[in-house]
Amino acid sequence: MYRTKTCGELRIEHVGQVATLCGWVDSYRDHKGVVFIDLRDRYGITQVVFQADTPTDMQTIARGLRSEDVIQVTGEVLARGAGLENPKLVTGQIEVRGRELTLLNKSKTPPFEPRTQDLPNEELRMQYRYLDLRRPVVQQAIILRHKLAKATRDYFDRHSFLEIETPILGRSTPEGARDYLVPSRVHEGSFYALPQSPQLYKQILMVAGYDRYFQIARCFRDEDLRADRQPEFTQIDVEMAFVKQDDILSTIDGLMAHLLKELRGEELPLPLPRLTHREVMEKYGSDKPDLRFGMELICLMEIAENCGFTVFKNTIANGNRVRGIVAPGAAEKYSRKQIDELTEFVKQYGAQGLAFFRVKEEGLDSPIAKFFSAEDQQKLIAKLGARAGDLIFCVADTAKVSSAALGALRNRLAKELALYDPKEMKIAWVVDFPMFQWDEDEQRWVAEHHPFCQPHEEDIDILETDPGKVRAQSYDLVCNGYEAASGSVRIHDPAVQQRIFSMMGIQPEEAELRFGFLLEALRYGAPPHAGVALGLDRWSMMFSGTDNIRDVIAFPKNQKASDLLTGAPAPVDAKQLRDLRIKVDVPVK
RNA sequence: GGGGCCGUAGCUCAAUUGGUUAGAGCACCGGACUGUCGAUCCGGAGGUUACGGGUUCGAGCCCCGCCGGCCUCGCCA
Repeated sequence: MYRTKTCGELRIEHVGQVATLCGWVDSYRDHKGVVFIDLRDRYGITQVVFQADTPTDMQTIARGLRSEDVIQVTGEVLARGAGLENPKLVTGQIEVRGRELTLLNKSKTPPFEPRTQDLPNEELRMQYRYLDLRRPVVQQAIILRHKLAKATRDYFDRHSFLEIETPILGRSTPEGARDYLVPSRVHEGSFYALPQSPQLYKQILMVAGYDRYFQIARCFRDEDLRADRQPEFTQIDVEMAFVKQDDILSTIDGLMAHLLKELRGEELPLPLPRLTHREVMEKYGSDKPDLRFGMELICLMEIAENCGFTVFKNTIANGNRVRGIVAPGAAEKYSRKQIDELTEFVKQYGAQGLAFFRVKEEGLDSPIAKFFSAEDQQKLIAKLGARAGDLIFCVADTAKVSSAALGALRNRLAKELALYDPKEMKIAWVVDFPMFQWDEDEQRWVAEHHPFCQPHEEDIDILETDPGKVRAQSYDLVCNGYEAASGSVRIHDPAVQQRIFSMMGIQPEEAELRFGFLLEALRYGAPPHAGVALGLDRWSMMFSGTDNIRDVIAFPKNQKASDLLTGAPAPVDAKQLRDLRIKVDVPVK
């Protein structure tokens, strides 16, 4: 062993002992006669001191130490004198008086130091990710992620779940995200697909009798990245047999309570709230609402349809929506210029414009206030529950666009106005998602969740006649505006499965060709089953209080899906391509 | 594929809005200093203003292109 103690554990009670520490030089202070080294490892920082009576050769080494050099130090643990303690360090009551010093490895001058307060840009952090990972806040996030995974395994183990691994090299199936493909050398011209999720395998495990399965599974989706999306990510994947929707929900309720308890020491009241998809779309304009604050969307149809403002009136006449939100106390906080920025913001979501009203004691102040009678203005204020000093925003558009625009505006305003405690976690279920969504481009119905999802029993009759109204037995767990888990009751009746495929324009022959192995499995005594998958990365984000998924992944990809540390992806040797019978045909720009 | 923001010393930023020789803090190098803890003090070195064009008497600043980074719409069952 190179060390007897870590840099985070020495305390006043260790005074008098001799300890050997190893770590990185976090900072050095050379006072000629006395040299201080702040030594860092992942457990903390301990001050090492070399005094005037230190042998000369060791003083020379100590003086030459620079940031991120790796050293081993042996010395006596001393209490720091009165007034010399450092309250910023948990080890600040003591220091180690260096008696032996070994430079284990010299560091190049780092492009940035782990202790820096001014974070360099992400490009540099990712390129030197090993230096970035030395930063205590990053280490805390990585440690928290470990604890999250550990607590998850403990919980499922305690409830008789089996952790079962499923293949990474699988088969490409239609629907869903773009696959990452892996060419087969043995089968020329054929490809494996990396799993978008272990969906099919876990259903087959249910058929196979492993009635409580979970896995912390890596998933891959070749789609564009976001602050909360990586092309490879980790799911806490769960499936249970002989259960209904409620059983899954209460199982995950229990998991969440366990995690809150283990990771934050908080009690989570159960059951978690269950909101319908219809309800959250109406109130929050989003299927993953941030429930830490109110600011609900209010329907203004009654006022809009008879008001003097043609834009509102026509929107209602065309069967569309006029809805508004109230930003409390924001009337004087947003200048005209800032409101123009908000208008640009909602245009991203397809809105044509953004109506706004400053609420005054005497009525509404707005460029369009003149189109509203005094009576209509009072009705508007009353309907929205607005008060003097508030700022009202309205969007008149289709249900879809007004939801998207106002839902996004609601989140932005709440953040800017600090309407919630960023540390709080507000968790709820959203249930009864629509079974299908009409795809304009493909001119067909596509599954909102996935094609193996069981419709509500009472909606099965209208499957073919009114598919847009069919509700699925599917559910998402939402937290602070993120989709943090998603699942459904699965179809175990091959006849119902066939009808769903046919609704989506997938012919029986094609279904057999693509999903035949699953359909066949379902014919051999498939138990009723249901499942869910939680986003481990996103939960790690929320527990760490960050809004960037890269903060909780040791080696993340950048926005263009590259790994700036290793340079992946990269071209390969011609020989590798020949072995795989692959010809690359990249158009010249 | 579209929209937005950004790119100046190793790093974080500034440069009186188009005007002389592009500055500061940290880091680095040299020196001073026996109790610091963002050590301090003195000195030094360090720049193709991402890159390529253009406008102009004059461009870090304006215009076009391009590369890179981030955010976002589409996309993500």
